[in-house]
Amino acid sequence: MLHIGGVRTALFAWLMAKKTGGTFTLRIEDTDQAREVAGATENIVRTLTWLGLTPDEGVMLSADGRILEQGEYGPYHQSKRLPIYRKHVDQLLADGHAYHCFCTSERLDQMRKDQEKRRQASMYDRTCMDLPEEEVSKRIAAGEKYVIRMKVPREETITYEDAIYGTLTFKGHTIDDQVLLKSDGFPTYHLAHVVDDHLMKMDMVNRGEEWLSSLPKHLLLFRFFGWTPPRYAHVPLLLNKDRSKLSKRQNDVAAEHYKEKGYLPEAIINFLALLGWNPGTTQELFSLSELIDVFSLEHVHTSGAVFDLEKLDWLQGQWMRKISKEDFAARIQSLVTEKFSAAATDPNFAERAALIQERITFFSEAPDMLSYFYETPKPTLALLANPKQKITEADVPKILEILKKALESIAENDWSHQKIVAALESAIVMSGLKKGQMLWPLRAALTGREYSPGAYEVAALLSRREAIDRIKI
RNA sequence: GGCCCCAUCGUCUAACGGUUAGGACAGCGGGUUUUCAAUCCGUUAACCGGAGUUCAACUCUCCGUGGGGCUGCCA
Repeated sequence: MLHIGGVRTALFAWLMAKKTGGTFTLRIEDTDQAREVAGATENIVRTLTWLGLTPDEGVMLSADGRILEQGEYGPYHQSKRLPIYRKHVDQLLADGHAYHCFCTSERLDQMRKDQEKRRQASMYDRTCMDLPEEEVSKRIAAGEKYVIRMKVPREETITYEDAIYGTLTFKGHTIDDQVLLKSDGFPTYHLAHVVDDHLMKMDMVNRGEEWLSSLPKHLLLFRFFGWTPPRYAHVPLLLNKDRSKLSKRQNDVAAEHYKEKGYLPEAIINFLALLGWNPGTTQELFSLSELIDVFSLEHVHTSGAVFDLEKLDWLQGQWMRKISKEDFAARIQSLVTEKFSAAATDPNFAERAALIQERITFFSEAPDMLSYFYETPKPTLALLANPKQKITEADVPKILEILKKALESIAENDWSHQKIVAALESAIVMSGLKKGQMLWPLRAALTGREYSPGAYEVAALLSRREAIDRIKI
């Protein structure tokens, strides 16, 4: 599953890559065997691609829609890079920057409990740091499980200039001896990130703010290896309504669900871009390519942003209306056809579709919104008589009679929006009734609905015969 | 508990020492209109608190307070 917060981070990273002529790489960080989910990679790649955030390197979709790896620094699944991590961790060991740790999780748990009791910071107590080499080899040979931890220099202060947060300072003695290699031979994120980003020549890393506190560990690792660290840009968190980190519990965080609900990629991208970033102008609508031009890390906030869907819905409407008439019709035709087969060969489909475009929020609403073009509505007398329009039920038969006459006065060949308007307007004048008193019943009779596109428009897109037939109760 | 980060309308945000604190979404009111939608206009609503620096602080500094993140052989 691709987390919506992950999409936001990916968007910023993608934009930075495009802006600077760089490469956007998709690497799969599958180093936790316990959390492996079948199909996750495919879902991530497909969702990103659907949003337009296509990777330039790493895991991506081929022209025929298959998942493949491309790029000269592969493999791009961390689970396939185990020997690489092993080799690098051995170097750290040799250089005295790391050590074997045989502590069991039970002992570690106890240690943390004790530390908590004493109100101390929870950190590894370095029991295994200075084990003699012979003992280490003996215990390994005996098959004892171990992890490898980094040896943090505790006397120094680490400072870094984050591209978004600015100057950050960490005191060495507060940094834990992080596990780098787990007992199953897999690396932790920390080791894998440093090794891979160096080997894959990453010069810019965009990631969530939750990584800020492990930044000094990464900086230290780059130094241990003698490498130059990338430029880090930590992105502020997306928040629940109660301002805690965006979670499944309080929000729908699966990006694919937004696709399933019918949101346009344009709307999602636009919405996400505006969370934690601003253009410095009052412009609100941005396409992905416009974002490439105007996006800049200087305009990214440092505080978290509440994930509030109200604006997404507004953006959805805006982007729905931006679709060209032709595209809009093309995109809903199959949907409508599923419910009304006649829509497949409907010569008026494009015009009918145009009627609902500015009223629709999701494509999925289209079949229902166009139903009266494909099946005869069954309006009730109560619907035709609208108190707001000052029409009583007793008025209805008389009004329908006038409407029918007016429509019948139009010749078959003349059946058009313009002629319908002309015929009805004069009928309205002649009758002495108000516009609404005539047009509400007309529209209701034609559509069977409380609300719909206008009476004239609907009538014009119905045949003369059909329209006249519907003027009854 | 420890470390780190953050703090402007309900929400997303502008302001980079001098503004009647601006915009957007939502809300409310109205115009347009045959309904709904769309659209247009108007409107309610915010600088967390306290010191300090300065002629002048939303803006700079410090201290509070509040919120968040991390504190895993998760990422």
